[in-house]
Amino acid sequence: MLQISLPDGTIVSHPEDATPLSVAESIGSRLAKAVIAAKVGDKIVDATFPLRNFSGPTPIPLRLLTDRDPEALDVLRHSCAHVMARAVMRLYPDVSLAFGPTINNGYYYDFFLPHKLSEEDFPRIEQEMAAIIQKGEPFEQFSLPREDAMALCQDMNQLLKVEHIETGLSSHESLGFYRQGEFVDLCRGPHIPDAGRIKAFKLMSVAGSHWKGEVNGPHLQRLYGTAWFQPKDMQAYLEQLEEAKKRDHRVIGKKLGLFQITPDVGQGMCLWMPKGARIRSLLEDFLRREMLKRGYEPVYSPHLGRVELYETSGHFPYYRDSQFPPLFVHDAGALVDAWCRRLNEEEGLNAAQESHFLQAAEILGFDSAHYRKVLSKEEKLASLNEWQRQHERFLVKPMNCPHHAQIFKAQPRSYRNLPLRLFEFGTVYRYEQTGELNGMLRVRGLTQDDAHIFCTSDQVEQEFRSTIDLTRFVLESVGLEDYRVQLSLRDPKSDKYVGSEENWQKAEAALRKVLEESGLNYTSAEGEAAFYGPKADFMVRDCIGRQWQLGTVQLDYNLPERFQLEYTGADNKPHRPVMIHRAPFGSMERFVGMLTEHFAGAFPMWLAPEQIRICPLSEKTNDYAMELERRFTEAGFRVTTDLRGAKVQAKIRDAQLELIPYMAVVGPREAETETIALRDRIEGEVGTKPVAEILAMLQEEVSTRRIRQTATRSAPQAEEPLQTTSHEY
RNA sequence: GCUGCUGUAGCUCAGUCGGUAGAGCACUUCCUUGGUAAGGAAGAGGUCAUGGGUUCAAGUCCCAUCAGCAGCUCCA
Repeated sequence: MLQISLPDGTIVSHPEDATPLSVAESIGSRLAKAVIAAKVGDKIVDATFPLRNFSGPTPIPLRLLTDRDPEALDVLRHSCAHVMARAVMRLYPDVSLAFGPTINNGYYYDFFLPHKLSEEDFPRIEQEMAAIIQKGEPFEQFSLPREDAMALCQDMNQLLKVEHIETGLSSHESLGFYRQGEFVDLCRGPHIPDAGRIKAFKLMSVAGSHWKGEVNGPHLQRLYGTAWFQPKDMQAYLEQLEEAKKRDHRVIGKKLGLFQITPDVGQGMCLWMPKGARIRSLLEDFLRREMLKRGYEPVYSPHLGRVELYETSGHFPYYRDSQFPPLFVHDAGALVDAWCRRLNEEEGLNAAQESHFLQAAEILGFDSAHYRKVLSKEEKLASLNEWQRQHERFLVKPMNCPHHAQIFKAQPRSYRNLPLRLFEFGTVYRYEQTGELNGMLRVRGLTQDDAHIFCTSDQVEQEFRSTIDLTRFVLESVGLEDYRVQLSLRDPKSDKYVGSEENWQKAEAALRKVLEESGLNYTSAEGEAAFYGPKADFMVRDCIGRQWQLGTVQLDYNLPERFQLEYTGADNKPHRPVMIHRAPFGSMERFVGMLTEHFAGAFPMWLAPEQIRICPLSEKTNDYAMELERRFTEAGFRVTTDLRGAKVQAKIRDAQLELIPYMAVVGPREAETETIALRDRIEGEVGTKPVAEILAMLQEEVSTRRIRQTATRSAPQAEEPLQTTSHEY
């Protein structure tokens, strides 16, 4: 007999051939019908899993999963991926299956398939899937020894699976398959009992992908779908997608005139329109004031730096491909640069090519006397490198840290003056791959709210604490209250990290201690640290449940070393400082883009580019309206007056659509009594009040940075995203 | 960078079989002078992303380039 413990603590005995399904049957027939899968220990298994195969503690911890459990939804989706693959195989010849895991809210399956799938194919595929679901055949698991499994995949002409068994699964003795009707797939499972459990599904999109993520590997087509136990859940999900689409910062940004990216300026280079720039400058002013209060000192640095600066920091040529190419002052600069790179390549240069380079360079003014004297490749490279050092090359600044390190280094530093906190809204340029660019969220020119803190290792804890405090304050000031911190630590087994063991231990302990004390929700991720130090990233959830990585705090033991930074300690000896990089917003572009989506363009009063729109009833009250505009402007408000000869209804409609927080409607009655009929964008008419009272009320809303509304309506909250689950081996 | 899709007025989009360009909104002017989400009329606005090609004829078909979108790969 097997001893099984149920979630309520009871322990029951079942025969040796017991399965979760048979356990469920012993509890009740309705439960048996509802069982989708089960959790045994930490592992999710089929409802028909023989419990005696469980290798773990006794009694066996068993939890039955029904359509109410998120884990079951994951199982359902993977089964739906099988159904989809089956439908695709029925409809198109020569399909090779790759992988078909579940993802947040759905699943995908990668196919190698000569036919180019498009959305036009979806109805046919969905129809075929519906037929398979209608038939409701069971998913049957079986295992084969390695050689037989290979032979089976060969027989089915599933060559990607064969390759995977040979390479990725080389250590597996026995391999699991699932059969559903004529469809057999190498799969670890688990699956739902039968296809009839899928009550709602939809194909979402098709896109390209690469076999095992190798850019040079076979090109696959990835078909995305979603599946649910209840049609109404899918409905809610689709509505949420609609809601997210309506919030797209690229659409809202264009409509409200916040920012623009035009081909004439260049990909990934955004133009901040007056209203977007307003929001940005309000955020910058706000952060600048906070930083000044906290002992930061503003600095400025140029947009260019000598290539040698970044060679010292280690960023060039390491990141060369994602930087804009160097600027050469000498005509022959680019040529000599290309020449060096050719020489460095394995094939090198043949005599004819080298002679061409030499001739061309000479035409461009290169003095070849020394080069012609040397013979070996190393000597030639040394000669060219020496020439490059003598002729300035600049890089468009890809990051601010080297500049700030130079500011630290520019004068002798004493421990008495640490920590030194240097901040700059520093604009940097990175040559991101074209396919990575995404509105304001990923651009090629961006401004970081960057600061570097130079401190002693004893000060790390205190400085980390204060950057965490600052980041929290900043996020909460714009109404982002739902966030967690990911603490990225080193992998203790790896040796890729710079800095002493002692420093790392001290730093990691300090970060952990601060996070513990802060009461913040945080998770640690081992092995995720940068090679130069541990870091803490803020993962922020917006009002429709999407997660964004925003602020970051990073410890750095590398740059102080590379730049030979020193301060004099109390012992009158030189010491190396620790550098902390931090950016509460991340970048202004990304942050404002994210806020635009979070607020769906309806910025709170303190950030709204236009706070009040004055709507005179007719031209007869224009004078009073202008007078009001002056008073509001003097009081520090951002206000405009709608002097068009339109009806007040039209003026209000336009102001509403522009998401302006308040409208001041004024006619002869208001002009007479020095009052305003105030309209609130959210609440509608507020009533008629004296001007002074309204000024005070609105000023209070600004100074407290009140957030009155984030979602235009209560959007469904996305469920906590599950880890992308692989059902593959 | 890779795969696929897309590019028509400031915006959102129609444009049939290849036969010489259309709507709504926005804009300008005029009329209207009003009480909380669209008053009326007229006008202006386009080398159909760019460059080639096929054709008697190209917004429409083909190729290249540029840009955008989705995904992959990447992100100091």
